[in-house]
Amino acid sequence: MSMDKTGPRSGYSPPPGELLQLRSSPPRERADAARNRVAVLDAAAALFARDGVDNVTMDAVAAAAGVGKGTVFRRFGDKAGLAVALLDERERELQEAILFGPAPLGPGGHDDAPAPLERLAAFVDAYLDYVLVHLDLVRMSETAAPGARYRIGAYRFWHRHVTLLLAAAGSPEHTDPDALAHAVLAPLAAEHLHAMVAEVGPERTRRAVRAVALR
Amino acid sequence: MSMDKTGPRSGYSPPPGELLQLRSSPPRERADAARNRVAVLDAAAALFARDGVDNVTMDAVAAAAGVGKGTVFRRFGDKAGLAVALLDERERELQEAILFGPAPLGPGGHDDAPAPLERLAAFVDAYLDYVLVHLDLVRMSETAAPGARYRIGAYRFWHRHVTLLLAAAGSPEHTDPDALAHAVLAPLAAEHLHAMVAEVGPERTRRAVRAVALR
DNA sequence: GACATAACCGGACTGTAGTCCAGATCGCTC
DNA sequence: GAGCGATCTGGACTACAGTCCGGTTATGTC
Repeated sequence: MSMDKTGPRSGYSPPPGELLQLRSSPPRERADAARNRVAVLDAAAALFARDGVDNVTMDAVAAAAGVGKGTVFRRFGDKAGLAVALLDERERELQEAILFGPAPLGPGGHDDAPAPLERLAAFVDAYLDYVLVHLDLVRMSETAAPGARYRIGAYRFWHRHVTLLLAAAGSPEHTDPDALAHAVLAPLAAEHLHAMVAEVGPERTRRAVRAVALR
Repeated sequence: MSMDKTGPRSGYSPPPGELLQLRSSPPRERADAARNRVAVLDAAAALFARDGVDNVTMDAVAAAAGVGKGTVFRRFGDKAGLAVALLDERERELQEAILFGPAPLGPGGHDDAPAPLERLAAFVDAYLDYVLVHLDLVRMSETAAPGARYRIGAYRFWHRHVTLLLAAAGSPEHTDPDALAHAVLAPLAAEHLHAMVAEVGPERTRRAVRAVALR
């Protein structure tokens, strides 16, 4: 799901920019649809905060939003899609810091460009900061449907970023940064972090994941 | 589930050894129960092979075994438990090869003892050989219930093995082999392998996982 | 062989994710 | 402001995992 950023459905949230409204291709979201989308997101956020992500049913979200169940599902696809939509904003902040922000997480300026492995370490740290705060939500977005993690756009983004860093770091014996990036990202799966944090705590988790990522 | 190897329930399969029958503590499994256990396992194996693991419902397994649904669930706990029971034998072969087999996978004899990292590489290879053959089944055993992977006995075994090898390899900057072992095992999760193999194929997957494990 | 008891059996029942479609609503056009 | 096609809506419906408990059967004892 949600590989298409074109339509107004799925985990889509409208860009505030005014220029974008001129692009007529995706016909503007209908007013009632927009109202319902906001209602569902608000209701979901409130219920998740109050009862815990795992204890909230889709029926409950629909009821709290004053909306039919079908509406929730057509708009967000499934429970994972709802989680993705809720995470969307924070996730984008992190992605922008990576693309345009200061070193070592971002590419930095002309004269303080960080080494690839330095950026990789910064990415692991920043990602863990982000994901550990929203662990239950991210976990739901990755596990509600089988294979969801590898289909959502965010994973593709992290994967590409890590691939490029590994390629730039390029030690001779490590060809295939593409495959390597998948393996490096594996310990960052929410399901894995959930289990690992429960067992050894966040600090040891962080160090171990860093050590693996940096070889 | 199934952390108790004491009772005759759960993913239990009776050891063929005759000595063990003398231990009266777990009162012998009733004849009808044993019959049904075999019937369920046979039916499940046949259905899985014919229709694919994901397309077989627990109702179908019960019906094919000529047994009520409650029987299947009381005996195996859940879908993951059924998968574990089916994998049990092959898994034990691998575990024994690790504990007692020849080098480099096992500890070897007195004079051909392999280096820890050599054993680690052999373990990764052997584990991938095992899991890629039964990928769907292992995946079900790890994902049917949330967090199942980290609860089943097999994971504890792999984790302990890797921990000991990392400790033995002990490079000075890597304290905490326990946490490191979790991170090393992360790319071996069935869910992850499923996605990665689909994307880059088994050979590149194997090389990447090895590279990460061996730092 | 009859009895008591513990273990087992199976199908009806519950809870939840996700589907479907007949009708309501919107927003555009003339 | 009436007509009309596209889009949206919501609740009834399906499918499946997992639970429950009254009835049944096996096994040890007298």
